Amino acid sequence: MYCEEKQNECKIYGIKDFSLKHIFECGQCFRWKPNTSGGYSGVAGGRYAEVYYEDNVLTIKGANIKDVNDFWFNYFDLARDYKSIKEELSGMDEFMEKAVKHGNGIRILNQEPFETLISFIVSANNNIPRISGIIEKLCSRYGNKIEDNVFTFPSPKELSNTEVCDVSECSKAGYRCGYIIDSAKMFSNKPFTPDDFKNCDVNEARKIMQTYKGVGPKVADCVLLFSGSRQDVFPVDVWVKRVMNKLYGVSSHKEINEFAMSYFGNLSGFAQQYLFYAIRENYLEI
DNA sequence: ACCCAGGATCTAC
DNA sequence: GTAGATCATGGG
Repeated sequence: MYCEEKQNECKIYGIKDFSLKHIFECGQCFRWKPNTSGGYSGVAGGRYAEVYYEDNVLTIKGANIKDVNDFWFNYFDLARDYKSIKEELSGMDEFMEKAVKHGNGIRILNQEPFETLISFIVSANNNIPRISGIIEKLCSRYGNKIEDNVFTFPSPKELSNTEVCDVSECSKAGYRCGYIIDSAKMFSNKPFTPDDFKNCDVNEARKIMQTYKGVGPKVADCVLLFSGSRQDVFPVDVWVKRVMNKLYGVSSHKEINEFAMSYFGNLSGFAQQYLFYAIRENYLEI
């Protein structure tokens, strides 16, 4: 794998197990949209970019080598060996084999902790199109303009210095607005990084994450997983509950989590994402 | 009018 | 610790 820069774009060669559609449409992020050139456009890490993938080459327009080294390489989780992860999960049973086959280009993004936290607070009891809409409204109201009609995700301070009624009026996030502001203030006072959760017990990590307002068991697992903090978690939403019930006969939230941890182990997070993407696209025929 | 969406919180037992 | 009501909002 090597990177080449020219005219404000970078090409990264030799990337396999990679699909922009799988990555951006498997429900882990909310700010990437298909563009008219066959790629995706979005904002992450305070950077606007257009990305394309073809013949094992990832092209990032709007980035230089430094951006790739400082941010994009880690964001796309390019150091991880997904081939061996997929092989191990595929070998477990026929359902996982199908799910992995369908989402073969999925990568778990290493997203910014604060953005992940707020985004998944918004996600509670909500649907994906509406979550994206609310997040875009928060960005255009409180973030910084970096292109025409393109805004960064607001910083913890920018989202702290707000009023519930203003957040509600601009974003239509409803009863979640109080949670958003409260968690923004808490993060602003004491931010977390993925490293903070690397070496503790997984249930301790979950417990700490749930001290944020609006963060329960499911959102906690999402924030840990999608911010690159932990991979041995298993977010259980209505879709995952459905698929786990059908495939493995486990029903309660606790039962599902215990089964997932013992069955998928350290690959729980990856397994969950393959399953979620497959069931969402009605690929498992259940 | 009713149900649902990548659920969490609060209350009551 | 666990079941039930409640929480805005918009689409089907």
